[in-house]
Amino acid sequence: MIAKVIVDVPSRQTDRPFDYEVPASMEDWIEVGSRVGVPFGGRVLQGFVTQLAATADIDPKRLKPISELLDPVPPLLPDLIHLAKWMSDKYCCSWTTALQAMIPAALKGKAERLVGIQDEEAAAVDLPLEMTEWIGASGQLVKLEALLERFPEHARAVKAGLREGVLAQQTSIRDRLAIRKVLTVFVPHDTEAIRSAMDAIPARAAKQREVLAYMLEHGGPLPLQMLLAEAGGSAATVRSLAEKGLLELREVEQQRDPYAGREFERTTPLPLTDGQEAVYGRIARAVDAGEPQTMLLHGVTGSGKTEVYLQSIQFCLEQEKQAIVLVPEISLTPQMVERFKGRFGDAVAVLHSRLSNGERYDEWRKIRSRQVQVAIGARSAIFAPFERIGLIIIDEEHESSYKQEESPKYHARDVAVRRAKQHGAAVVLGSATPSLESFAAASRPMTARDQGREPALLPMPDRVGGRPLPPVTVIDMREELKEGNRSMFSRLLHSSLAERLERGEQSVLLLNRRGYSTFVMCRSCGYTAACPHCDISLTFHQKSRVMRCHYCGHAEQAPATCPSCQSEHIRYFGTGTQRVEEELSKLFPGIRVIRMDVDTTTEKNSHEKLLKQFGERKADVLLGTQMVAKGLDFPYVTLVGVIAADTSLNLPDFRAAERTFQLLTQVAGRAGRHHLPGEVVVQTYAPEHYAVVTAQQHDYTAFVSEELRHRGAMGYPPYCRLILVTMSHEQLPLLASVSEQYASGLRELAEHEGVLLPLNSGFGRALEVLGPVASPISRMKDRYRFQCVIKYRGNIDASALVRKALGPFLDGPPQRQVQFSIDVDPQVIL
DNA sequence: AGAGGCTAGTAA
DNA sequence: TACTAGCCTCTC
Repeated sequence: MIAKVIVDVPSRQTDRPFDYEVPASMEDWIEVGSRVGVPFGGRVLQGFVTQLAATADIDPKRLKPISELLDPVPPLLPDLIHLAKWMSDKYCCSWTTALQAMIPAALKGKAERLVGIQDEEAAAVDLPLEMTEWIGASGQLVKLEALLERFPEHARAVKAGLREGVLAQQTSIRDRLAIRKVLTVFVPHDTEAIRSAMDAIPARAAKQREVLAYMLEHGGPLPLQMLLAEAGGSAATVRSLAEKGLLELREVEQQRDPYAGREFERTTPLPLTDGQEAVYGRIARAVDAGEPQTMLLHGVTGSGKTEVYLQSIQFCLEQEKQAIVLVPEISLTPQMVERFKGRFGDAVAVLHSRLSNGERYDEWRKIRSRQVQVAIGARSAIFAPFERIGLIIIDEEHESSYKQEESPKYHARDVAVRRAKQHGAAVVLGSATPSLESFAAASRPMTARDQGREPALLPMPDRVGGRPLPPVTVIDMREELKEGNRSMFSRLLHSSLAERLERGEQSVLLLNRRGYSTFVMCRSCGYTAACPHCDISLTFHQKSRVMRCHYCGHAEQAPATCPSCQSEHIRYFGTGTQRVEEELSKLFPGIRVIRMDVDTTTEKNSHEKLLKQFGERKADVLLGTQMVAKGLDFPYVTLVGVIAADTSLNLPDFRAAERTFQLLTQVAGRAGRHHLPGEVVVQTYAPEHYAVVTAQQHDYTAFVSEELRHRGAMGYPPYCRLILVTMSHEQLPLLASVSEQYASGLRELAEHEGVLLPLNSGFGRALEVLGPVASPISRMKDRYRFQCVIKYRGNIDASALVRKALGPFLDGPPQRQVQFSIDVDPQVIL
């Protein structure tokens, strides 16, 4: 039998399966998805089996056998192997890069080289005595690295020894962590015999009798520590019982459960409103049909989407299928986890970034071993190794965090749709402010082929309990200034805050941080501190008084005088939130503020801690950046203030208006979610902008139709799709010429396909190549950056074209090569 | 990616 | 003439 294996080398030349012989001993164990160690170019590497075949594609004499099978159960399933291939094609990454994204870090094994003494006589002659002693008798193996570290002066002798066969080398893949084992006590099967033996235990060993009685009563296995805690006695008591054969003591794999010991109050399905009921019915029919389909659940904030999710999942489980729930990392809060654990108990695995590698691995194994039927997690949970998925839910589907910024640069929403296709599963995209792409896809008019198809757009326009959406007041800050208010708070926001303080209610203040920066500038000459390696200004950190570059990590002390003009008028502008905080305590002495931004949430769990404090009403104001807008639900919040709504409008990003609308709508949804009515104050310099106006009126439809008009006119998604190709090199002239060649090569290929047409040409298929131009960050880590944007529409495999055009630039001395980075469906192109 | 083999340049 | 620092090439 032949296995085709993708080896763990992320380079273009090795991005294809290699053939290996499956040793007879492994034949019954190797499957598509198995993780194996294979010899590859003089070393052993980890790889995944992508296919099994009867015959090899190469001369069988050149075949090597698989050297080890790394897991008894394949960590990946065939559907994931194929999904990875699809990702590699679509997102222009290597197959192995896509595979790596699917497995927990713990399974990213690395080869370990072990050496031992092969020929003892020769070793005695050729190697220093202390070394042979250190290694030990033949048959013993030591790590090569450790050996070289211990005897650096004898590196040559070791190398020679390996060559001459005095030392033997063996490589093997080592996982990143061990499975935790726990000593566990078992009751042997023949309980009758034990009962009678128990009577024979002498009275002086009362403790033994007690322990044994406890175990008999308990019946099942019990971890040793737990038994001792509950029945008393010592480890010795149990050990002597084990020696008599009355109990068994074995090591058992222990799964860490990050939620162990936490009680989740069981909840039962709540009665659904008519609106919820209709949506639930639609989803249930889709799950039942077992055919892939994607639906967009457009529900206003507070419309009870989560309850619909829960009951849909319940239905899915009743069909003996599994469900995946994706949520943005930031909203994967204890509040959210509680709702799922409360409804489904131990049937839920939770995957989030706060887990340690070990914990994450254990949660993952619960999925793989069918212990759980529901996986909830951030982006990468879309790869949960379920075998029969019935439903995939993507909550807050418009969130940009579903797009991974590093390779593989996948979008979880698109991967979900693809995976659902493989499983015949339903995909539910949920949002109060759907992305324009999803909205356009869901509201696509039905064609003849869709006859009898159910609608893809599921609206839930009403809040549960009929609570109204909070009134939003828009304040024109230009007017405030005209009337002499130079503070960052409008008079209305100021008085509203004062009111909440008086009434003991809470407020949320959002500072739209985009556009605000934390830089160092000289007020005499206009000098700003910039990174010497990147084309970007340095960020100032007040605490350490250090200026740091976000892109390359360069750091330097903030200067006391201007390095350019020696003036002392150099100013440090702290984060926007810091300035607001200072202003707040000036205006309202004694006010309790919790500030949430990158500075205060770097520590582990700090995010949750701060929210918990706020939830316990230990502060009057929660002040923060975008992160305060997401999914929070605090009953005493009755005021939401947005300090500057338009800083994100001015960015030269085609999604600027969409982001602003989403942010304003989401944050407005934070107010008055319970019995106390809420109020929202939005301050802006652009009160007439449609994103602000429509958000004020809670009118998504109006926003979308206006925004669609703009997108259409400018040629942006959803009217086309984008690919961003960024090229970088130290030498500007070389980069300029290569990027120009690349663009024209790509145009040629498109021309050849007959699709190189302007987007507004009216043809079904069209593709434009824009650029190359300098990237918005024109230099990073001492490398200049150019970019091309590819816009296309219709049935074109643009990824394939983009990859094909790379061909001529792949060979040549690697050092001199221009680096290409390809981002398919980029979130930001600026 | 990285080990092994190759070329060419260097110290003896 | 021996040796080694860089640089392709190939990996089932």
